Amino acid sequence: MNEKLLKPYNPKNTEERIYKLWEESGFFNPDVCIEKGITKINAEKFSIVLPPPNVTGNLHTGHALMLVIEDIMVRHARMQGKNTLWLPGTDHAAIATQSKVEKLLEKEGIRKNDLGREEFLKRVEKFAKDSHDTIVNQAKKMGASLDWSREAYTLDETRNVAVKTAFKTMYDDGLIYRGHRIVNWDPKGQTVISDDELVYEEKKGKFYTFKYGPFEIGTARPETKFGDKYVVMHPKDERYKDWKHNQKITLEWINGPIEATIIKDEMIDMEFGTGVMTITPWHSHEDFALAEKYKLDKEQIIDKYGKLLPIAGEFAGMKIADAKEKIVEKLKNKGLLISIDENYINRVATAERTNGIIEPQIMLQWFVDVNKKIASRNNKSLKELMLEPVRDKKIKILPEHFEKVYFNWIENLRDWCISRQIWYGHRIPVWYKENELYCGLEAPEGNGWIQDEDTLDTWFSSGLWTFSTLGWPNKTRDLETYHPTTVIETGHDILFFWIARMILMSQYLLGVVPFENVYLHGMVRTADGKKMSKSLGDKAIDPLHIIAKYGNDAFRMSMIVGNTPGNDLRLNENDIRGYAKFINKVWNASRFVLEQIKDLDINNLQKMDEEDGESDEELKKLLAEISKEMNEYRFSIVAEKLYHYFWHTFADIIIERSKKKILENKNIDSAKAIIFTHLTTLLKALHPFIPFVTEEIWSMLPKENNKQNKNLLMVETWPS
RNA sequence: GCGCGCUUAGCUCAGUUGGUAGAGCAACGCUUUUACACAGCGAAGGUCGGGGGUCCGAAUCCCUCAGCGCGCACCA
Repeated sequence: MNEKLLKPYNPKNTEERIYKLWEESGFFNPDVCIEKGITKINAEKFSIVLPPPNVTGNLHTGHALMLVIEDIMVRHARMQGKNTLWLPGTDHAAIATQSKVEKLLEKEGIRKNDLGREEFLKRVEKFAKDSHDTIVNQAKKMGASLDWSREAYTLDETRNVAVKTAFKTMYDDGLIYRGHRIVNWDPKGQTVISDDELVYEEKKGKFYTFKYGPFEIGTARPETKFGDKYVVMHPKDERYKDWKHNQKITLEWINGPIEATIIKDEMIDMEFGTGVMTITPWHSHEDFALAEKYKLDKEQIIDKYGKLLPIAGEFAGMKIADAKEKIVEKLKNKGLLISIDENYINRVATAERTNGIIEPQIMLQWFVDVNKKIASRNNKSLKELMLEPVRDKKIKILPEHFEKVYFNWIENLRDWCISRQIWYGHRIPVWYKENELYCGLEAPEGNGWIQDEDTLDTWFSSGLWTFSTLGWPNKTRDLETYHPTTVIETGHDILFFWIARMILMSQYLLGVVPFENVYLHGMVRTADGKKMSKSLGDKAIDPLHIIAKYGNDAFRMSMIVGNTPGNDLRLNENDIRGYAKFINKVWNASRFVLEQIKDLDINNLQKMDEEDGESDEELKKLLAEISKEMNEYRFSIVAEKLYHYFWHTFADIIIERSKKKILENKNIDSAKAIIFTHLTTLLKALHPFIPFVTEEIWSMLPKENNKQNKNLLMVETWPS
């Protein structure tokens, strides 16, 4: 008997060796599978791009879940004989990576401006390269059967060409424009960010009521009130019916008398406060919208470092946090303070990556127009192009209810601000010379052209991912073969950030959907339900630690059984331990079978007796069921059914029965035939779920004469 | 405020055309008869959040209430 079988299954000694076998076989690459006759040249395609992990550090349990679900899909497809591509890559993650490196440099007492753009970028690239190497190693340890020969990076040369081409195409179509709009300015990160990158935090603060001429106005932000010269009320508010729209009044304000104009608009909530407010169009999205509507003046009060401008008079140059109380004090001394509510709960917008408190500002930035009709796309807008394929089921989202969430987001979508004032990322392909502007792939001829300093939102390049990875804008064979991709699998938290942007880009640039199916997994949580975030520190579960302890296959089972799309998963070490027992069960049952069939002529199996024949039929029925369920992405059910069948039918009933027959020397041929065929079939069916242990056992099985070229289980035919 | 989801055995969760409730883990009892003590076998445990409705029949469909969670918007 094989020596390995004398001991319990040892994942630690097995997994690395097996992964190497797979990798060296070349079968992760679909071209090799075709070349070696594993896959037919005209086989149906199955393609999936890996959601590229950010090069900001390690892979976490969320990545592990993603890798496992996708690996199951891919191994299953490959075993079905499909032309199967799983394409890996990493994401430069612009602002996330830059701010991480900035923090690291801070610890050394270095600031990025001291280094300059060139030198700082070198540091970031070094960090990104190290992170990349770690990520690739971890993905391999997790058993992912990715085609490493096609690996891509969102910021490499090929992808840069794709980004520039996309930008230029959109610019030429008038979909990308530069304009003064109100944006979310992050004073800490010194960059603009998109609406989706905001995180709202509830903070207890003060709510002030001031006397504003004949009115009382409320505010949580007295420091912005210097320029407020419009006072707004509802046209139907009886309390203020004597005041007319556009009526001017003179009143005493922070730095002396001002003239204010009355605006009547229905945006006002009559129930809130006194039903009267003043507006600050430069520093509020809603006030900006109102100012646009009535063509009102807009004045900047706060600069991009969070300091007050000369309009603040004696407070100019002060940081807003410091000035606040002093301004209130002054208003109080002037008799204009009416009351302070100390228990006001304010929702403060902060930047996802830097935690900086967002200050809306009017700035000159680049935007994608989501409402403009596009001539080359049947006069549809980007919004419509995003909406249609989901509505028409050309893209199916799993679980289905996320479709409603998606529609809801699109309805509320505003123009997408794509320029960022950071250094790490794709530079905007626009050059300026005096009053001229040039957009192109390369700098224009002639002297004096200066490229735009800004870089693009990281999601601009990730939006191209399904086809930039396949070589677009070149008309490559890969692009033709594998696009649209079959399925995208990712966490539901990036439905808007990423899924929506991919649909936008592919629909607009290629005129097709980027993928046919969207599988959204839930968030991975700790056993007590906490979010597995970085703030947990050491308490967060490290997937590699778990793998070292229980083996990859057990870890995979624990993430699949009982986990359905869209629902959060609580990782519980007890469960993993339980599945490690199952892996051992598979190992031990296989040991028994291997020992019994040593003298069996597997090329000439004898007919089974009646009860074994029935078991054979039962297995066929199970296979038919799970084949259907696999195609419906119901991995939890399939894994559970296989687990049960293996344990409670194959091991408990069929193997036990065979022992009796062998011992009593009755129908031995049938007994050996059934345990052999059952084991080989079950190993194939289980392989996508628990690839390592099944491959290891497979290597010890006798091979049929006519299957010399298929020595790896990973390219055997999925039983159905 | 608008929308979505969840509530099933002590814990974590499955349960897709509505047909007498399932798993893992934990806990309990018995068993070392060799593939497996990283085990086997057995028993126990639930009026499927509350209420109402449709149906011969509802965890599953409809209405309603409650608790929890999430998304979006508003917050002067």
